[in-house]
Amino acid sequence: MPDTRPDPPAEVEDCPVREVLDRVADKWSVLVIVLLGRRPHRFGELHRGIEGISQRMLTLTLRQLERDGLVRRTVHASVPPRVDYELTPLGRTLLAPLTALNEWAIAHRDDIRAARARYDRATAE
Amino acid sequence: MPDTRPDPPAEVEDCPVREVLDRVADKWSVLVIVLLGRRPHRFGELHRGIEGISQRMLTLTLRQLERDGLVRRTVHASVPPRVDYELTPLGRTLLAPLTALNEWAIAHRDDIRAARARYDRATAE
DNA sequence: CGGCATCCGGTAGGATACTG
DNA sequence: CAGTATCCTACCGGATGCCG
Repeated sequence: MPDTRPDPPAEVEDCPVREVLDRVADKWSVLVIVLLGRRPHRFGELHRGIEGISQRMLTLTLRQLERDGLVRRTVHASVPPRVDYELTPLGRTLLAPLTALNEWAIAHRDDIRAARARYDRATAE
Repeated sequence: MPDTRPDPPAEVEDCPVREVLDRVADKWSVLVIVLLGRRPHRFGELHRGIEGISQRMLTLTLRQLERDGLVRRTVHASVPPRVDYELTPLGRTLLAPLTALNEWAIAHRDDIRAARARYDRATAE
């Protein structure tokens, strides 16, 4: 007999998980993590490596990721100053699911583009 | 000999992938897809099932997902009107990577909360 | 070079009211 | 019930300028 209770009782995410998903669901976080997954990067490298991100947003994103324990920030006291960013062990565990997502995106982008074109054609009357 | 070229030549995502990720990286899309992954839902069910979403955003999210070919919308001509939403086959293929992400969030939320507390304590001096 | 502070416009998105 | 339409605000995020 199927479960006929009105709904899965709760509201999908009872907020602790939402905190995490909100971070992951961020536009820039994913890109930063993927890049750092290859190797450590300097600030400027990330800035150049992620098309369209502003200096401000890169800084904010890195701070968030550092706060969440996903990224480690290392300052080298030199002139000119040098700051390296790398994934923590925790950050590296996130890499697998993110990579899966990225590969899905690559594998299905044509399907999606086609679906959009179809939808737009249909709704334009 | 290791690859010493300045960077992985491009900018991570040359924009087609970004289109896809932007959709997936949306706060509400993920929740809608996860819910629809269990079974088809009516509009009102989704509205009640996703805590905090406004009617407006639910509508917009569903339209986007429909446009991307991830969700199918079925209108039953009855009184009162009834509209069902369900994942398309394409949408169902997205379920696996999203579930992986969700499980990661659950598995590591304590780590993240701890990291945040540590960071906040350290930065508050 | 790698930031932070400030300003500021655009827009994402909530609240509310109305419709088929 | 399942939306549209309108309004209105918060804050996201870009541009600029200064500092260690």
